[in-house]
Amino acid sequence: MRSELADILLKDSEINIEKSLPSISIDCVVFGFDTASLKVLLTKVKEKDGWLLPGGYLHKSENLEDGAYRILESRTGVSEIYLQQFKTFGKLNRSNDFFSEYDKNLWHKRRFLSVGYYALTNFAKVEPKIDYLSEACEWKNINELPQLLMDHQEIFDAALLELRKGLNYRPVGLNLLPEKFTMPELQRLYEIILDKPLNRGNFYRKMTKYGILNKLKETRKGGAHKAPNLYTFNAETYNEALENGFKEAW
Amino acid sequence: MRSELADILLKDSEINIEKSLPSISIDCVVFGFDTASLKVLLTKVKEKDGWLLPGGYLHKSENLEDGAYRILESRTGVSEIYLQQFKTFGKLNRSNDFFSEYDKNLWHKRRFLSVGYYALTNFAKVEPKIDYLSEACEWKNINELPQLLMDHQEIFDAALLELRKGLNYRPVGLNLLPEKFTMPELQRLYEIILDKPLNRGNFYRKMTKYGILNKLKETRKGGAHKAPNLYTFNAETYNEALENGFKEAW
DNA sequence: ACAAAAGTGTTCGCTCTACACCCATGG
DNA sequence: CCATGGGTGTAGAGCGAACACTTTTGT
Repeated sequence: MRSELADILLKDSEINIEKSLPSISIDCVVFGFDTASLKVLLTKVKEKDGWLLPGGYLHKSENLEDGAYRILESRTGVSEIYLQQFKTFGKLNRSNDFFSEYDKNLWHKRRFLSVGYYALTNFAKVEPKIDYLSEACEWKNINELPQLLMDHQEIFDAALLELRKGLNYRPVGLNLLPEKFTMPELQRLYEIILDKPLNRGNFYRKMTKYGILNKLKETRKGGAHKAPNLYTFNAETYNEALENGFKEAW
Repeated sequence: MRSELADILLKDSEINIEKSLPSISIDCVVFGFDTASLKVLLTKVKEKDGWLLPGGYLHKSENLEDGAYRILESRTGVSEIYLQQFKTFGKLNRSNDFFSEYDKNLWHKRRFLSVGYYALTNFAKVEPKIDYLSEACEWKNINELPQLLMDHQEIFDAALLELRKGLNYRPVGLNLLPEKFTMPELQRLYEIILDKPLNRGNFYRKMTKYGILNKLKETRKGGAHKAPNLYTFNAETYNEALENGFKEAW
């Protein structure tokens, strides 16, 4: 079949056969946050009617995790980011048929497992970039997702579940919120991720007790009301908590 | 280099090139339990000084999870088993050098990612089987592990951590304990996995409350003392709990 | 009789929840 | 003044830890 995409795929196929490890792909669920909502970065494939999570192939000469960071950075321009492997997807026909109308020797038509990573970022910092086979790369609200192709809905669902479970024993917020932020902003982040309201007083105490916050002497002036306190994350205790978690029973 | 193993590898190499997906391997951390201790199934590689987790390659025509079950069954003869994917390992040199002295075109010398699964079984039911490149397959106590080759110590550690964390929100015991078992036996299982003593009364209440146990009218006769009550797992609620977990905060 | 097992009660301390109250302060 | 933010108090529910008491029962 002759089309713009067909040509691109052929060329890309050669490059990947040379450079990438067969059978392995990486898909990234990039969650973005601003003051109002939680979104996910999706790409629209050329000549296809549907969207995909940004992904790519692992180079022969790079570590798995480095591959995930590279793919992520190539789409968002963001390198300092929280990235978490959550599951590997390996059903037989997960990506079959996808390029069925194109050249049968195509790299892309082979069988791939996909290692799923999720990332969290502030989408104000991100410049979504399309790649060779996409015609768009956009933030989509997680409550209004378009149709996802292949098994990417399943991958997304697993990532969201992991993200929410992770809130129980991992801190969240660094690189999502601005450097300096207020307690209501932090609470809003949690509420948006969990999609439910939280009690203010309890949230305040909980966060304070975790010991990951530095309270600054400054306040945020200029609002219509009382100037709220500003906080930063304490990089040391925050990272310590990321490593070791907040609690664990038994 | 000429050796028994070298010949085997060459032959196996051809088979795998034909039959298996490149770049992917599966390693299984098979935990075994009897009334006294927690062990893990290890294999001793021919002509090598050290042990490995049982593993294998994913066939081109099978689902990832099915591959894990197949590999597991080929080593243990056990098919009804709890199997849980926990992490995928993809460092660049994780399996390099391992067959360094053998033919450079060998399948086995390529780069592989390894998808880690852990399994739980009663090792009384298992008949460990050696495979083509191992000279032994044995249960080893987890507190006295021999030297593990490649990155298999790291894989094992990650599996044990996951297993222990899992006890907080997943039931354990089905297929590990005999069909009918007593409360002290169940408690012992938990204590061995967690490597610490638990309070009897609290344990009794906790397990009872989970609602995954059927209390039988029978007791275990023949012991030196009072005949303990026998229980079975309630397959329905047990599996329901496996799926959905016991709790989750927020 | 003895010892293990079974079942239950109780106390203490902690955490989470929900709600409420008070103060501060920018406009 | 008032809306928002900050901080604290507290009552109630629930749970886990620890311990202890009682009963059952096989040998």
